[in-house]
Amino acid sequence: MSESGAAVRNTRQRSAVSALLGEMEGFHSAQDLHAMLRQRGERVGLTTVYRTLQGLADAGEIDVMRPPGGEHLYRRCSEGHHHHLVCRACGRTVEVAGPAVESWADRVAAQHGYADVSHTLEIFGTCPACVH
Amino acid sequence: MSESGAAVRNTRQRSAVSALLGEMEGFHSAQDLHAMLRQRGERVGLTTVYRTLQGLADAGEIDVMRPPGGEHLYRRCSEGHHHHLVCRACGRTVEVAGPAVESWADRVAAQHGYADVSHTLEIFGTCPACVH
DNA sequence: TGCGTTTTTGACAATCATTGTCGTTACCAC
DNA sequence: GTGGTAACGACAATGATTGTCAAAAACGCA
Repeated sequence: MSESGAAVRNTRQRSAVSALLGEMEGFHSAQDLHAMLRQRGERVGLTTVYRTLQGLADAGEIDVMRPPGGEHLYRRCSEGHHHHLVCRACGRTVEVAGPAVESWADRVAAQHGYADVSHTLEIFGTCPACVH
Repeated sequence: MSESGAAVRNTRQRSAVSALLGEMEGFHSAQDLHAMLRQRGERVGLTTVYRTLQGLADAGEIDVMRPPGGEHLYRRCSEGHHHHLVCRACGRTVEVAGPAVESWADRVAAQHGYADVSHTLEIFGTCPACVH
């Protein structure tokens, strides 16, 4: 652990995935991203895409969402802690910040003696364009 | 839709699963529950356990949690909307209600024009007994 | 700049929870 | 009791994710 020599090397594949995420909007699955990279002519293995995404997620550079469909979805997000308001129909996503929620979660956890608290929160709804 | 003839039959297996959930504390996976039922001598198929749990979850009689491990966990919960504070180490769970969070989520969604809003929220931490 | 070390890559196989299939069984209404 | 129909369950199939390990690439250092 710690930074003994945790060399995160800067490879072509990692750049490609990162760049793609920078251009994309909304959430996409690892397999989606892999398919897009291949369409662009980038030669990247699916395994590598998975691992790169995991790495980016660990580093906090992207967000992971686990919708009730089984597929992990990834997205380049603004920094800092926030949550997502996602349209069930079209997938349109709005980032929302909820300082009140953060503190509430921390407070509740503390009341029960829980330490090292984290939480996950997703809001689902039907966006204005999809209501009809 | 509606109650044209939605016969939810009362079978031995359904009762067994429901009864087991009534006695258990904390969350358990479908495979866990299936194993317990077999240990008791109840003869229930794994497929049936999955389907029964899905049915109970749809009916709102149990709660489903999807922890970042891939396995769905089920639990008989008190009625009404609430969330869970789960220990990462031992799995001990506390039910928490957060009316403020509910209304916050609804309000945020409404501000963005989203309708038919729902949300998921889980809080993870290390419980007092596992801190050491 | 060149070299060695070490991470990363990637094709493929393995894993494993969950879902589909479909003949059989058992519930429920009459 | 009987018939129709939903539920069961053994097994196969699915499919996303992870493991494997030899080969390739990147970085540090001389």
